[in-house]
Amino acid sequence: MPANILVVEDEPAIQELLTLNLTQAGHNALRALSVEQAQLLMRETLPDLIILDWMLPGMSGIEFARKLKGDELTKAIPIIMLTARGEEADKVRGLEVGADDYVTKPFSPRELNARIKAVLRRRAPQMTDDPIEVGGLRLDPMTHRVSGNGATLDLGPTEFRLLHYLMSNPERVHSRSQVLDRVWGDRVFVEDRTVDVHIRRLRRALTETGHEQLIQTVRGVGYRFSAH
Amino acid sequence: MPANILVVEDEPAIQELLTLNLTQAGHNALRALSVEQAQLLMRETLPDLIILDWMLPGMSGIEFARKLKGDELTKAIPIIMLTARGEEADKVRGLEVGADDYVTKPFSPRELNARIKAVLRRRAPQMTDDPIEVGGLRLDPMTHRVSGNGATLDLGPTEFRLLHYLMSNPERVHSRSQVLDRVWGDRVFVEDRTVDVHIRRLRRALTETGHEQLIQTVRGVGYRFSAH
DNA sequence: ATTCATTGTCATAAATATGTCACATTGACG
DNA sequence: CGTCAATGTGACATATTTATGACAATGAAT
Repeated sequence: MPANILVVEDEPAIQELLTLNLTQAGHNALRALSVEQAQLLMRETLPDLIILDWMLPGMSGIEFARKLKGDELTKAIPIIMLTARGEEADKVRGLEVGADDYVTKPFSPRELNARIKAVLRRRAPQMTDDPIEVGGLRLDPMTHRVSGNGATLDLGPTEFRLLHYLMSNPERVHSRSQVLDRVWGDRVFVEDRTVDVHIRRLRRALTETGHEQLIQTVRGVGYRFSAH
Repeated sequence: MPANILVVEDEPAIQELLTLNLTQAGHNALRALSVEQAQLLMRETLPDLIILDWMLPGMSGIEFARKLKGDELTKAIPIIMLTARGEEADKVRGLEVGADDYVTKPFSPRELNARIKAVLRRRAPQMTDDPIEVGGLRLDPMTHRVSGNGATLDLGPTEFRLLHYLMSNPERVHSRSQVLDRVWGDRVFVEDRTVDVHIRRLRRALTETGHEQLIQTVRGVGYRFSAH
């Protein structure tokens, strides 16, 4: 839950305020006074979130945002834009280059915290390489094996990735488009309904080895993996 | 983001100016020339914000404000006072009766918009993804689960959204049209009474799991979720 | 070339949710 | 107490969503 948050802000007073606020909220704040410093820092650690001032000396915040969103390595990092003007135009431009949210100065700490929380929550669920065990099922990403009580499941590549994703994030509900994003990846020229079919195949494989109702349908929303 | 804003102003020219300004900012303007008209309108829809002239024929603005802030149903609605005099004393009196902000005539549309925006941002809690717990009920949007003492509630999509809305704003009466706006969203080609039916279904699910009277009827007004 | 596994899409069935109506209750008020 | 309006309730036709089986395209393995 604690996250690494990079603050890019040239005004020392504001930066101080921000980092104080962040650390109090239990996060780990990294600070940079310019885009250059930020890039340097990011060579070390990729942050979970970037709070980026609109106006910066040297490269502007918006330019930096565009750059980050264009890079495969950093495109997934959410960005919250910090802008002095509350103009609608700026908001649009900010969101255009891929900022995930924006806050206008002066901001209330409460509001900022709320937005940080919201953005972090949207953070794409991760899939680890460690073996996972949920509800009597054991999935090992390394060996590409899934074993249920005794037997071993026979899954196709897509089914495996789907199950891997679901087991990496049990309990929570995943919409079809979320699943497509995470399991199918970029080329989402695939129908939503396709997810249903693969869920079906997965379910068949599961019930064949005696696992019932591990994957639940949440009508109108999506699917959920959970041991009841 | 768009909000219902009630303008109470007896001077037609100013009212025109105000509503024009509001609609241009993407809001929905309701107009009243007097307190009486305003009260009539508010029986239909509770606005998100009231812009209230200080001097009005019949009941004065300040009196109306006091009344509104004294009523459980309307006390949460923010009020921006509109006054010709810039006297400090008036400001104090306005804030005393619960006005959230005030603007002196003549006002610049920009300033007014800024204040509206600020006030609206402070307004009633939105629906978030955070788990909510009220009256022994726990609703978790992420897992899409509702659990009462022990048992888990089985709700349809609409019922879930409805409960989520009510629990996000407990201890507060919601008119049917408010509920329709927030829970049904755009497609409001739906009868008011439909809300009743869904409330009914929700209540059934609640009582089946031993929760009594969590949803109360306020005759002539709407419904309220509260732990007594 | 042939076989086989996998995958995405459909068509159709099955399940479930939704909105409205008719009628029953309830409450406010003279 | 009687009347009117507001709300509670059950039923039901319709709409929406999901499950399922079949199929053709693809590509890898034999």
